[in-house]
Amino acid sequence: MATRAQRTDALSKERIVDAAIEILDTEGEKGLTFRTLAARLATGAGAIYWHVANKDELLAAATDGVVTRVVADVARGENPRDGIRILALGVFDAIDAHPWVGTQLSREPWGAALLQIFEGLGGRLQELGVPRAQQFNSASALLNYVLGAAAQNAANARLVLPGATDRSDFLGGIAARWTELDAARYPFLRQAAAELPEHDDREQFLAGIDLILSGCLTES
Amino acid sequence: MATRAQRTDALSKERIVDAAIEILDTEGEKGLTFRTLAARLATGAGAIYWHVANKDELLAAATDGVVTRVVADVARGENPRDGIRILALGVFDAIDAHPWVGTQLSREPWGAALLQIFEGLGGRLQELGVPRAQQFNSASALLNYVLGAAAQNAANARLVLPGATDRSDFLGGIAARWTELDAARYPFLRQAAAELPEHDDREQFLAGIDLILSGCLTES
DNA sequence: ACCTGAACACCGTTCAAGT
DNA sequence: ACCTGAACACCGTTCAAGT
Repeated sequence: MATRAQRTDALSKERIVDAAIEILDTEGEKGLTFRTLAARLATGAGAIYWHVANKDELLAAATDGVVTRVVADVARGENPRDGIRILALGVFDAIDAHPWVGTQLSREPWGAALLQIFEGLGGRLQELGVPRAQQFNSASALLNYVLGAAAQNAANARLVLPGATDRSDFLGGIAARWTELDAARYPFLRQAAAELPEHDDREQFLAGIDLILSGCLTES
Repeated sequence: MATRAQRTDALSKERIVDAAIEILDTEGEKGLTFRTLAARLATGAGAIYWHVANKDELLAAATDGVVTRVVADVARGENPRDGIRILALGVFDAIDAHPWVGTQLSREPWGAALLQIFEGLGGRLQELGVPRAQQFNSASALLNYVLGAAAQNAANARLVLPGATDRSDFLGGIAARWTELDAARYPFLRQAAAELPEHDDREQFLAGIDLILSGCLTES
């Protein structure tokens, strides 16, 4: 009764999303076009609309694809504190590898990708013994921090790559600009400039996670 | 020698940026076009390029305009803790009023707007007595949290307005979706759904600020 | 120096027409 | 049911030409 398997290269939402992810990773956000996507899939631009409603849905699906893999990779057996650190760092690294994910996560507020992260953080806060009345606020604080840091890091990645200059050159350049700022108006930034070149983004990100966690466990 | 004052309606970067802010506020991000902007300024699209390099610069200037006003409004006399809360809430409210600012702040990583906020947070952390070695990490954590929450809130604002439905309906709808999630995979979200309808975004935002502050002052 | 507006090289999306 | 590809209504940006 059932027909034989479709041609292996038949169009499907999955194939479309995978191709979109590839283009986003290699060509950046501006490189993804219904025309470039159709060309890579050897089809017409209009065909894509049979499987995907519009570009927003396509981007959301691509984001969900990446995030789902990250969340699934986090081992369940960890103690909750390490679980949170591993999950957060996983999201951070995924966005470093796919900067467009950071932008996208800040755009679709209650999408599936975000819910998975939120659940992962909140569930572990429960296990950590955060009082029930503060679990929602604590999980939101963690999530917002992760998203903010991720988006910021994605923007940085976009800035570093085009110039192709070295990463330390890049930080050094920013530090130099901070040092030139008006000393009366920007005393803190001028001090921070000294620490900027030798700072490590991942380390600083994790320090922030620990800082928020200690806040979660301290609040009266 | 000097010619008399220009025609009052002569083009200038300032007039262009102000008009852009108006369009962004009333028509949203998609409403801002070099053509709509030129029409409002009663000029040709190309004329704008004499004063502004491209659309990115225009958006950055509009963002700086809004943020500068917020930062300037924060009273200097406050004790540092209140200063941080007022500054953070000022940014939060500004983004609620101008959702496009939230998107933009996550896009331009070391722009003038961000530096002003960073300085305001970091300087007050110093006054609060956060040890020097942790000031940079603490200020970054606060900034990332503010940016993440702001972008999230902006995305929410975009979702609520189009439908024109009530805000509590909106939250209720999301809570309803969370309740339908698989209980085994999303236990935390299902519990949080109960708290969602009566939660207050600004309150939750401030709770996060306090939580991070208490982390800043606790860290060993 | 500053402005005009047509032109260029694109977009996302639609839709009649095919198979 | 699924795909094609031309067409529509836009974009950002450039640039010869004007004043």
